[in-house]
Amino acid sequence: MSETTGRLLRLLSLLQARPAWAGEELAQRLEVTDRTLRRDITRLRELGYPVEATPGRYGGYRLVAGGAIPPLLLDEDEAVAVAWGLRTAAAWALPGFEDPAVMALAKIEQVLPARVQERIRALSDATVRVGTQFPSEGRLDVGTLVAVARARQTPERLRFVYRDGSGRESERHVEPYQLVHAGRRWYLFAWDRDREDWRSFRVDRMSAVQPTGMRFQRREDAPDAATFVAEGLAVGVYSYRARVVLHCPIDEARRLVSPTAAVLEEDGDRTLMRIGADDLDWIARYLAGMPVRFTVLEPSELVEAICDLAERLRADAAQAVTPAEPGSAP
Amino acid sequence: MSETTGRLLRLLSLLQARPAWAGEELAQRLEVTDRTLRRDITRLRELGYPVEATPGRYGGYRLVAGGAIPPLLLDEDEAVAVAWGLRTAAAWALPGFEDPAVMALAKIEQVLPARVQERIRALSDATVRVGTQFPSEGRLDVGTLVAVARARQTPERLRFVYRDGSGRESERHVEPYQLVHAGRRWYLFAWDRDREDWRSFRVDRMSAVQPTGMRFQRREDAPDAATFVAEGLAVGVYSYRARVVLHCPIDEARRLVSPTAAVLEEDGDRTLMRIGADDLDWIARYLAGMPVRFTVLEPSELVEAICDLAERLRADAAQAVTPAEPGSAP
DNA sequence: TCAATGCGGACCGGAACTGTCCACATATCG
DNA sequence: CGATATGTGGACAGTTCCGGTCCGCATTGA
Repeated sequence: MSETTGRLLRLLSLLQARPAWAGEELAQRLEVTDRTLRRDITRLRELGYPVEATPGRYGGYRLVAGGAIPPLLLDEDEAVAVAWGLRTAAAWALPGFEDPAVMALAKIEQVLPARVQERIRALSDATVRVGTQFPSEGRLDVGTLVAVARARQTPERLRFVYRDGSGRESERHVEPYQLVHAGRRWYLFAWDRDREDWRSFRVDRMSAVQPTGMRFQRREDAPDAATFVAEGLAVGVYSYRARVVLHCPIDEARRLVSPTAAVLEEDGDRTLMRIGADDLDWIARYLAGMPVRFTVLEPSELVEAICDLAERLRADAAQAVTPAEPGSAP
Repeated sequence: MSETTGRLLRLLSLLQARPAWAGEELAQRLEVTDRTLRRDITRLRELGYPVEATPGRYGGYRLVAGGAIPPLLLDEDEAVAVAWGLRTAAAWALPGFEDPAVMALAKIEQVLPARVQERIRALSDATVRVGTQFPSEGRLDVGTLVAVARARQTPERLRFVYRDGSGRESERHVEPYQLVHAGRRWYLFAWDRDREDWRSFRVDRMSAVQPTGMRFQRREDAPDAATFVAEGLAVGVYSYRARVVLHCPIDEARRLVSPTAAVLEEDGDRTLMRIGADDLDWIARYLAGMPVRFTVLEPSELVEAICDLAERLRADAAQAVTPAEPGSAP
């Protein structure tokens, strides 16, 4: 049953696995005659997936760009690579693509076998954090983010434990309305069932997230999520906000600085960078890691943090085994 | 024609877009009766995609993990996010997943409209390099990597311009056999048609890559690619190799250091790190960016590089506008 | 207990699919 | 130029499948 659909998917999979195929080879793989293969090709085209054919010697079929985006048929390892990449994208919160990344991640993680999900989690725990270089304080659990995104899409009520600014934990039961990404962090805008009011939650402070399976009707009178969250944030997202002039043109700065890490502005042939963090030492290390000279405008504490870092580096360097000969580490 | 196949794909797409659906809603969206919907669900199950159904109030269908990985149906933005993530994964060369990442990237970039590819290229130019923090010398063009991967898969002859170690450029015409990832770099192992011999090429030194469209028969007597490349590398992949003791347990080090950037070994409650680069200053900056103390074992030039960096930081800090008041940058 | 929800058998008419046969168009190679 | 390899698509016939309709059953939650 459903022979042809399965075959079309297999055909699509073959066309994706290799850029070009001879018709006869495809027909053999699919165990149909060449005539049927041609009909299948036509069907794919009718579905909006452009297959280009070239006649003559070295001719054949290839799936090309242009029409609808065809279903991606991935094997397990490829799926792991995709999921890992998306986790990175979501954690970096690639500007303009926060949402698609999380959506795509929800799609793919929903269907991957549990043991594969384990592998992904292990991998991304090991690597994502390095890439982002966020201060360790606000580590985002991408699994939580995906769980929240899915609940909001069903839509389905959610239970979780929330740790507020002062470290107190409370259990919450909410109806999720919207995920908002602001200032390098993710927020959930939701209706709190117990408090009977709208609330926003920092996703990195949520834990033990449990979808309840209970669907709900979205309220008509929901305020605008972005506005609501923005108001809550108005006062200080970060403990420190720094302004630094980088001694390089803005183009070079763009290549060095992740758009999610800081805001850049042109300043003649130099670049003004605004960066926020809860930890001045983190900013100092960030600056030290860049291959450009700079000038701190504010805050003055940052100057101290940089001096401290320089001192620390000098001390570490001084400690080096001077003969520089191997034969140490046991 | 092919009514049912298209409908099955749409159904799959719906099931991916939202975790749970009521049968009636699905039937309405697909414009069929509920009986036909049930038949479609059965068809999906027969194709190996497990759809779970729960009866009763709040029941419905959901696509679950377990069977084959279903075709991923992405919209354009999601595809961009996926492609961006994969580029990151390929450039980082996530250990064990270098190949799947490049394969998946080839699959998806093959079918994305040109303007979307432009967006991806712009995005990843801006961000990937930051994440990797590679020395600027060896910047890998992921587009080149994908082009090579596809040619090797067809398999199809390839023309490109190669810049060798001494900077000389030459045009090459090769039959690509294998991509090998070693020491943070990608190599192409191929048969050089003009020189009539096996060669390996560093992908970051290839440019103007052009698939010729001419397919070829793989030779039987091809040597093992990994071995061949490894031999070529035996002498110095990097100009400098450093050994540094990090003053933290290996677990913490693992979270701080990308597995592709350096090799870590336990050393009591500390960690021995081996790291290679063509630029000592890059290593110095890498160390400065980490929130741990360290001791350099070798080379002694690295100690100097760190002192230089510390001096530079101090100088930059000293240059700061001392009153630390805004109102500068025009 | 009732309502909402999913399940699947039976039937039937119409539509779709496949293989076969065939004439044709378009490249590449010698 | 001709031979060969490759893709194109019409026509036909037999078979299969598909979708709608109707119906009774099973499971879940309020």
